[in-house]
Amino acid sequence: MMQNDISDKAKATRKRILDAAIRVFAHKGFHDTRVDEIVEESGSSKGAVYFYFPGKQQIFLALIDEFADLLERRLTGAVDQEQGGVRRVNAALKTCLETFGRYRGLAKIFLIQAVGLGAAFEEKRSELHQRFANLIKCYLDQAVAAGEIPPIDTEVVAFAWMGAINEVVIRWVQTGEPEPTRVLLTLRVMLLRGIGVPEADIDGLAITPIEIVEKSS
Amino acid sequence: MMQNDISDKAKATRKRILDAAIRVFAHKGFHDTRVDEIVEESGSSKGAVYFYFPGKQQIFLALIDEFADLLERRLTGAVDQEQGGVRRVNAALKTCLETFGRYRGLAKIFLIQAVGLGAAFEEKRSELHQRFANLIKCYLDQAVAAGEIPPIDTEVVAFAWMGAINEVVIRWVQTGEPEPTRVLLTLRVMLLRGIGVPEADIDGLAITPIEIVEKSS
DNA sequence: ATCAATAAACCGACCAGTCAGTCTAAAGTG
DNA sequence: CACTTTAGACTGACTGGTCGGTTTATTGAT
Repeated sequence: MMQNDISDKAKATRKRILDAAIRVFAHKGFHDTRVDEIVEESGSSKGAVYFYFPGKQQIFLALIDEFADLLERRLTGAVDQEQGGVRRVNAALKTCLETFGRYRGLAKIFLIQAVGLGAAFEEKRSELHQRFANLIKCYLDQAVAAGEIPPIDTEVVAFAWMGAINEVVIRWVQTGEPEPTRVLLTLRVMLLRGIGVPEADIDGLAITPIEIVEKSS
Repeated sequence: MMQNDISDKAKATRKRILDAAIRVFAHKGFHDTRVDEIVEESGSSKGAVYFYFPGKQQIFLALIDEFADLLERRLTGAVDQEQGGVRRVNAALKTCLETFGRYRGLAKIFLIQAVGLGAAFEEKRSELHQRFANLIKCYLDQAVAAGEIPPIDTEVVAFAWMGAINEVVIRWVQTGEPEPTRVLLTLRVMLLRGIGVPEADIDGLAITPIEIVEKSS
């Protein structure tokens, strides 16, 4: 029991540090964030930070990796529950917007603050984009194979879709505009039309508003 | 005459510094670039660098602003020479890919290295994206007004287009894949379909391969 | 001689990371 | 039970290298 208390307290400290890191990194970016700011924001000490993490860079990478995994889990989960290419894309898009909305700080870190940090981070960024593009490509290939849409260069389209979603989400995370529901409606029509989905199939989709529930980690 | 020589030599030095800055910034990003590296790469001296520029940050911003202007000039120029929404979009896309291809270093700086640099740069980035999104939005609005395409949320679409293009170009600048001509073909079909352009109009577009001529500044 | 242009030594603020040590609680010991 | 020992969690003052930027010296053109 005492063992658990200690362990729990330790876990709590670690989490406090990570949560603080999300806040500071999201707001100031990697280079403008001082480790001492994370220390202050977390209410712990520099020693504690370096006790739980090897360094500043690893805290940052930990946040990104964790969020990438979360996003992928949610996406595959949501997609697998639907059937038919069109409905799946719709589900994925909705999940994407919801997840970014729920973890706005992490979204900002993931989409903006993790870019342009030099060679050390560039590889990671490239790998992550590759990973999600591949995810999209797979579903697109399935839709092509199933004859739901005409053949296309799914690789290019996958990257283009990712870019389109990212850009709109970035804009929204930063300015609060345009509202996610509006984004979902416009984006899904545009993306689905773009790959040759018949207008009728698109119109058949439900207009489900997106709920945004903020959460820290 | 000698006056000109001096002036020419001075201009040349300034340009050598900027060219060197492009190479180093593109390769290592803002923070990992040492001013001394630009000095070495340019074959000039630290004194020369601080004689021509107020500081590291201003060199970086100068490069970005210059390139943004160049890109906008080229885009509006190319678009204004065409008529009809579909042909215009095609021209814009082609110009975009050609320009990014011609100035690959600047493209990398513009699309990657200028992101995630903290508050000081974030405003600039946001403003630039806004500016280009607006450019796209205007042309989309024209197409809607002319009845060429059905009404849509042009603001969201404009951002989505920009994101799509950026992402694909980034990928290409970094890996050399996929080839620009392939990108152009896929992207224009996808984007035009996405806003409801009739298939027949899209098929009518010429298949003009993109030539890539590298150039420094 | 004068002054713009250039070279290079130099300065010092800044900050990631270290480390010697404290505190608390559990485990061993007789 | 009393008491020592061990171990894990945590503290915060301190350091040492790194660069942006400055200063000073030198060049060379007119």
